[in-house]
Amino acid sequence: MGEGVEWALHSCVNLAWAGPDRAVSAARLAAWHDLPTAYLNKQLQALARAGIVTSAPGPRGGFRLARPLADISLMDVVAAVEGPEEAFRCAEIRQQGPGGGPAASYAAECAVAQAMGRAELAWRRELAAQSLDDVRQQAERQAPDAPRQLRDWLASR
Amino acid sequence: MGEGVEWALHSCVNLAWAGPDRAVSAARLAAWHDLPTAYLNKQLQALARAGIVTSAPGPRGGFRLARPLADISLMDVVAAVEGPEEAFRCAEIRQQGPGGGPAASYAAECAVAQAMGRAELAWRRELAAQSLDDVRQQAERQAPDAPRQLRDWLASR
DNA sequence: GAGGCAATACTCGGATATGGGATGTCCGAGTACTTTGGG
DNA sequence: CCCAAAGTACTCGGACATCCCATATCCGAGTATTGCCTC
Repeated sequence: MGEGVEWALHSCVNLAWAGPDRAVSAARLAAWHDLPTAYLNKQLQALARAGIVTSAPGPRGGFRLARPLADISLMDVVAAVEGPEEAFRCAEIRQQGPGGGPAASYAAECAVAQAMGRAELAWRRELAAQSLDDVRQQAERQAPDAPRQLRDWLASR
Repeated sequence: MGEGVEWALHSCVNLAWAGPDRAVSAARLAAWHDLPTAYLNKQLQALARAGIVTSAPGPRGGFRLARPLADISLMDVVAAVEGPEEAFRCAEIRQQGPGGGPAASYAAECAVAQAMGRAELAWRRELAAQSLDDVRQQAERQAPDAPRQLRDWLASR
């Protein structure tokens, strides 16, 4: 799993802490955690294409959340950054070689793919069940000053 | 996720179909599904290191299951082939940059990592709950002749 | 004919290349602010 | 003093390099079989 997912999740929470009235540029978000600016911008563009954040060019421009954190699930972010394709992709090797004659009917999904799919479904369900607001609340419980620190730092630049 | 997982899972079921008395070489297993022999051998070696299969060199050598299919979970195979490390690895970016002063205590796990870890735990639980014997039964339900076809093909070579 | 021995063929196991995608970087198009000149 | 217009600085967005790991391959060490030679 790419590390862009971690960056995107943290950035979304940071955007929520920055507030809905203030747009934050990719450069600011990257500097906050010492990340490569242009590459984080790439991930943010993916979030923008998915409708999770909105973007604005020019001075006072940047990114801001397109909707409340409570309406954004972890699944939304992961799908936006990593792509919609499943992690386990069945290549239907059962149909190849001597084992897979044309006589057999492959209407049913491969048993291996079924089993792996069940596991991946459980993963996706758990991701979809958790909103970014849950993450934000937990983070604030651990570091209550984090939101203000970020806002102060943004205001001082 | 690497495609070696799919190959390993199918190969384990094939080994069960071949029977416990007969060792099957990596070349035979690969030819059965038109896979690159040497690379499949690599995955089988990983299974051997994990104690899922046993290996024997020389003529009449090859691989065979180290224990019944019912005692092998999907999780065992995935961990053996893909490695034990988690798919989502937290880089602790919250500690980097201006956002992460030394004043903050990082005893608690990052909220993002916690949330992603819950999802990955659900995935692992589902994988651990399914045994390879379940997969075999489902596969035989779809293609009852598959075991005999494989045994006949192995005997004819 | 029986037994031992050498030759052989086959296997795993690890060391060695290669290609594609994730990672990282750079520049152009566009926008809002600022400044400056004129009315 | 007010307004307009040009200049400027800042932003996103996509095109362009680079690096690492999954993929793929090859060769050596070891073993059971097989055939042969000797007794």
